[in-house]
Amino acid sequence: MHHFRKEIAEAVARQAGLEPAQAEAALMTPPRREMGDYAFPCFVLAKAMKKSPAELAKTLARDIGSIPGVDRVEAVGPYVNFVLNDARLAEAVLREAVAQGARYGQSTDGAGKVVVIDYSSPNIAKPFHVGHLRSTIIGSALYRLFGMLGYTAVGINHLGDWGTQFGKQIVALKRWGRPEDVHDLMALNRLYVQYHQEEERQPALADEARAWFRRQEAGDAEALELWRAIRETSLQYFQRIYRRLGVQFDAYLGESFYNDKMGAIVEEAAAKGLATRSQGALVVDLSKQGIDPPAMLQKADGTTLYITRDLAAAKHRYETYAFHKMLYVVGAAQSFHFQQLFTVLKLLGYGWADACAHIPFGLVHGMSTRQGNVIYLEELLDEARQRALAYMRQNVEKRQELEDENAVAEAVGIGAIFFFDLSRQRVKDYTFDWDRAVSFDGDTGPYLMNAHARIAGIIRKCGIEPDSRADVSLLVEPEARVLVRLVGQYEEKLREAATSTEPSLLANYLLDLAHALHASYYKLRVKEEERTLAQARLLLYMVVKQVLASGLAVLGIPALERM
RNA sequence: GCCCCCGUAGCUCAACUGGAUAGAGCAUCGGAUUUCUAAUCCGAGGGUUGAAGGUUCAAGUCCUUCCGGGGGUACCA
Repeated sequence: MHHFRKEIAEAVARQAGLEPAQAEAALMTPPRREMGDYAFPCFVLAKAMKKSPAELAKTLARDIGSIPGVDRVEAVGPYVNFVLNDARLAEAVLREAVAQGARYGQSTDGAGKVVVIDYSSPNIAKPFHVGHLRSTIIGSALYRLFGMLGYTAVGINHLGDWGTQFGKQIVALKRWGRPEDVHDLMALNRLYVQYHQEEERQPALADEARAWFRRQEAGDAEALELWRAIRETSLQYFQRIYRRLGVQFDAYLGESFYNDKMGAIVEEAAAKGLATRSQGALVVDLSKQGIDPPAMLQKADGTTLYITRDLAAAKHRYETYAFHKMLYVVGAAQSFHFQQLFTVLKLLGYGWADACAHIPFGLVHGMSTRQGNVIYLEELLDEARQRALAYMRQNVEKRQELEDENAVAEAVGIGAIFFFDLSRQRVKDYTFDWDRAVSFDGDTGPYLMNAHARIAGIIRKCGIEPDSRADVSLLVEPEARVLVRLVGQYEEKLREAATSTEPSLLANYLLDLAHALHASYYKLRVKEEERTLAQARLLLYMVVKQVLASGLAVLGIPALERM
């Protein structure tokens, strides 16, 4: 696909006296299929040449000559439209997809470059709730997406395992808990919630909590022992969740890991004349950079903050990975924190500060139940699986074909939840809604999974064996032409999704592909069709299945053979 | 107060990063299954893109102001 675009761009450039890159950048896709595959708008060029765009389009179309793989070049108003030759296109796209197999869509844009992605990063001692899911889902999708572009992706789980919240947790445990509660995450969470309720009535508890955290940072044995136990309980719980979600990390490097590295960064800031005392705290004034309040490195009691640990972490990561990019997949609520973080890094003189980026995402509203409790991720997954199972019971014949209906229901549930989150733009807030998040009809994860499973059904039951030498020039119906073009766009879609760090672009592309597949399904049959035509269609379907499987894998959604 | 994000069909969202007649799903209504999975498909209705200015050959997209919603704003993360 890219090859044809390049040919057209070069021809346009030659005829119009432009650089090929300029011409290629200007090439667009016409709004409707009938208009062709590519269009060149003549406005800019016409202005420079003091001619009317329509007139220029006409002469351009007339004089451009023949372009390999292009059937027709025609001027329509101020646009020059290019129509590709179906047979040549199908030949090029399908042969490449077949030859590359599961690697189809991968590129080498990022060869030799490391991209560090910080995602999920939950706070210890708090159960995973629906709000934590976004960073995990979006971050892991970006992780796999950059992998497809040839980057060496490094996924880091920056656990929130250090900080004042541990003081609070310890106070709650000491005052209202039983000793064995340190091993029970739900008990720990109840205590944590109770702490916040009590703190409203007794503000002095906050001082007590800060005192515990101070002891912890000072290396007090009891504080550290409790901290270790709480951390272990949480970690086991998180790992169970990640296994269920199919999410992986290259490193679990929590905030505590930087405990012995923060002194150095604080001293460095002082040595470079950045850190000053203010109201007892150690801060970096950023007012010259238009940022107020200042970044606080140390509280008045000498303990560290979130940003201190993030500074130490950023430096350590650069020293370890020499990254080309570092992405923080963290909620939009923390934009200000990252603004401060990146500015301080720059003031410290680190050129790689510009390689760091906050990848924000919108809030999830309404994830509380009526009782005011948050919805835990496991509840959500269980509910999704149950609903999927209920749905499956409606179709008895299909259900009988399944080996393990619980496994299918689990996969469908996860697919629904992941897609629900990934199909919308990152920055938009959304309101959590059971019926929408766990829906199986229309533009949903299961819709994509269904397209994949249907093709699997065709391959199983069509009665012929696939043949990679099939005559794909027989794929002349509008439905087939749409599918071929979509398959040809896969690599470019991956690139767009990665460079704009926006998995929803891939999600929506896969929807287009699944729509096109479903629309073809009733029209382009394989079984009991004439042999050569059946072979061509089967090959097309296999390639579509391959792209669906690949794209779904990037999004973290299982692709099933039967569902 | 100041700063950031969002505002598109009744609802949830798209729109190739400034291009041709703003598209999907849900919901509503009408149709399709002797035929490879109906978790599907085909069709219908539904819009002053929050408002007003501005830039441009061209604005849902960029700029300004206002309105509405959300978030942030020194010892939490």
